[in-house]
Order: sequence, then structure tokens, then C-alpha cells
Amino acid sequence: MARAKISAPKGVSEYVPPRSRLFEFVRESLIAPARLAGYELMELPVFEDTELFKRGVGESTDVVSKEMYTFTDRGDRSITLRPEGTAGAMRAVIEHALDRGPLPVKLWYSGAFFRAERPQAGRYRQFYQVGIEAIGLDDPAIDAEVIAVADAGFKAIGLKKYRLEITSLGDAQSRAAHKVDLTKFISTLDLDEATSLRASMNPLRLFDDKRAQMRVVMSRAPLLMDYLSDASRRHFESVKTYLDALGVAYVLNPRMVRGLDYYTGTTFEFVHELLGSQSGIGGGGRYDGLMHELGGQELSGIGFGLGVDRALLAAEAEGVIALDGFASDLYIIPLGDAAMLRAMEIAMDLRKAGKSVEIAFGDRALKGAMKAADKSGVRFVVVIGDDEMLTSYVKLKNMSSGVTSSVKIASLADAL
RNA sequence: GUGGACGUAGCUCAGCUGGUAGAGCACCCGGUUGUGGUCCGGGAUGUCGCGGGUUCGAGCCCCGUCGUUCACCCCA
Repeated sequence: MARAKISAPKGVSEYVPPRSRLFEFVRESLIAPARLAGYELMELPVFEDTELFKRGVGESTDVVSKEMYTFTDRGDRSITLRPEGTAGAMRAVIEHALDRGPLPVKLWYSGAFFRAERPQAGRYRQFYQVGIEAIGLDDPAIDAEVIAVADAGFKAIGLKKYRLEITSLGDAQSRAAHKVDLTKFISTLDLDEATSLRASMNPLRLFDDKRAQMRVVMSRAPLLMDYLSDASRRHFESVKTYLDALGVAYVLNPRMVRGLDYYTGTTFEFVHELLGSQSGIGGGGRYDGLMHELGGQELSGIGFGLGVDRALLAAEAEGVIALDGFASDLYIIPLGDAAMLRAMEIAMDLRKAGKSVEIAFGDRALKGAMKAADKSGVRFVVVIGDDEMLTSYVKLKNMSSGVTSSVKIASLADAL
């Protein structure tokens, strides 16, 4: 009498074996370069005071205005599942006074994020991101390092078919001057209702319009890049010089639009070529006013968020990762109850020595156990029965060559 | 949120103009006594996404709904 099935909520990404192996590999690959660069872990809540995102990310953004999972908790507080990582990171830095210590504060995180969007391949309501934040330093060198760390993560996965796009959003004065001219330009256009509404929220959005005729029209629009203050321009030039010297390839995209309000100055995106419509695999930039906006000191910062789900999709599209190569070192097949106990003892000892060891549980026939061992891709197999327990020697079988050799149980660890 | 496509065993799919479901792979057991990969034999599995409707009869037609997917939007 089967009960009605309960399925996962709409649009979530979840990973089970064997694909979870790839997910783990991708996530670890993205994190490793940050660890090597001295970034330290922060583990933050997935829900925050709704106000944090309204103030930090900006109420005019789509993310905040229509994509947040917001609810009222039992204490009548408005709570929101985090749609991105930077605002929460800044909140924690302020709350724990990390900004009162040595600068820059360098942090990394990894976890689930939530946006109530229409699901699509590569776009989920719960998705995974790895990110870093470097707070309290204005040096263009740190911009370049942050970008290089992200790039190294993608390279560690083996990705090749992606490009890094960079631009500078300049400082507040640069943007204000540009906005005046851009708004003037847009007012001369004949726009449909949805588009002019978007323009009124954030005129830069029109640069992101995918319709061919809009692209033509917008090709005549004034570019923010041409309004950069001297300081912003020098900073950005320096970032590019560092990237060139480090061999990090990039293309300039003066029309780049970011969906979060806090970005300033250096801004970048990683775009994959094989991913269709949801092609952004990572992005980030400077957010020089965010800390102050959230009630902290006036410290600048820069960071990125990389999409683990999308990076995995990209890796699969490029065919650069494989499911094999994740098997254990040894598979022990016990024959009988006494042998099972011995097998478990042997397994525990070997695991202490750092070997991965599995046991054939269940009362399967030897042939069935061998088949299971074979399918798991394990490197070695031993059978434990009366003889082995008596002599303390086992026949260690190499599963790829089929060759067996006699090994003393006590020296199995060395033989693996 | 808007528009299009799709939804059959664990997976990939077949099922002709409506007549109460199939293949391959995977899975389990066996091919005589303690060693896998090939081969052979046998076996289990589906409320044909769900709910209505039309019909003597629907996996095939209609409506709704849920889910997936593609594009828009947005972005990781």
C-alpha cells in the first residue's frame, strides 16, 4: 500500500551519487585557490533579517523586489533566505568586529542560496555558491588577486570554454555624471512599457536588453567607461596591468550590467560558452559603500560569487570531468560471521592508516560480492574465510590486472 | 511573472489512423564446492505525472493541474 509520494520543492538543485562526486569535486576545486591565498572560512546563517538585503542589495533590484523567499517567524520578525552572500558577510564582519583587526579581512564561504525565480536549466530556487570577500583595502592589486583566484578555481576544474569580462563602474561621482546623460539619451527613445519601467529602476539595465533592435539603439548610448573619474580610471588601468602580467585573460565589456546595487569600480563576470541562456558561472566586483550602508566603518571591499551548479554543468558540457576514479582502495569479502568480525577489524585498522576500505555486507554469494566489487571500481579485493583467519595471510587481488599475491594481514596497508 | 515544447519501467526511449503496455541498458538469482569483468538461462518492476472530460473503449483526443525544459526576464 504505497502512500502518495512527496517530491522535492520546485526548482531546487540536489545531488546524489554518482553525480554528487562531481559536485564535490567542482566545489572543492573552486574553494582550493582561495584557501591557498590565505582566505579563511566563515560559516553564516542561510536566513537573515530581511532588512539586511533591502539595504545591502538594494530595493530597486529584481533580486530584492521580487525574488526573495521572505517569511515572518514566530517572533513576528521578517526573515529572508539569503539570495546572495556579500550582504551577510558584511553584516558578520561588522558584528564580530573583524574590521577592527588587521586589514584586509579575507574570507571565503560556500553554501546554499535562494531565489524565487522561474526555474530553468542552470537556474534554481536553491543553488550553491562559493565566494570570497577581501575587505578594507583599495589597492588594485587585491582586485587582480580576487579575479585571479576565481579564474584559478575554474581552471582547477579543467574549464576552458569561458571568458572573463571586466569593466569599471567607477565611483559615485562617475556614475552620477553618466546617469544624467544616459537618462537624457533614454528619454529620446520610444520604449514599450516594460522597458521604460526597467529604465526608470536602473537605466543601465537597457544595456543588457537581448533584442537585436535594442542593441542597435543602445550602441549609441553614452558609456559609463567614458565618465570615469581620474582616480577610477587609474585604478582600473592598474587592475588590467596586473591581470596582464599574471596571464589572466579577459575582455573588456563596457556594457556589463550587474544586478546588485552595491557594485562600484572594478566589476567582472565569468561567462561560459556552452551553457545557453544561463551562462554566467561567476561574478563579482568592488562594493565600496556597502559596509557603511550596513552601519559599519567606511571600508571598501571586493569579492566574488561562483556558481557551483553552473560550473558543474559547464564541466559536463566540456566533458572535462569523469565519474570514475572515486573508488575505494580495498574491498573485503568475508565468508561467515566470524570472518565478518575479522573483516571489520581489518577495515578499521586500514582506515586509521588512511586507506579507504569497504566491506561486502549482507550474506551475498562470493560471486555476487565480486561483481559488486568490480562495479564499484575498487582497486583491490581480499576474501576473508577460515584459511585466512588461521594463517593471517590473504590473497590480495588486483582488480585491473586480475593478479593475486599473498600478503600478511598486518602488512596490508603497505601493499595497497 | 510571460510565451512555447515535453512528461510511458531505475535510465534512454518505442507504442502505427484511440482497442486495457514493450525494447535496450541497469538490477536480482542461477550456470555445483572460496574469487569479478565476456557468455547463457531465469526473474522482479509501471495506478503510461496527477485530476477531470469525450468514447462501448484513451498511453494515444479535450480541459485543468503539477513537474521538467527552452526563450523572455533575471542572474550563480
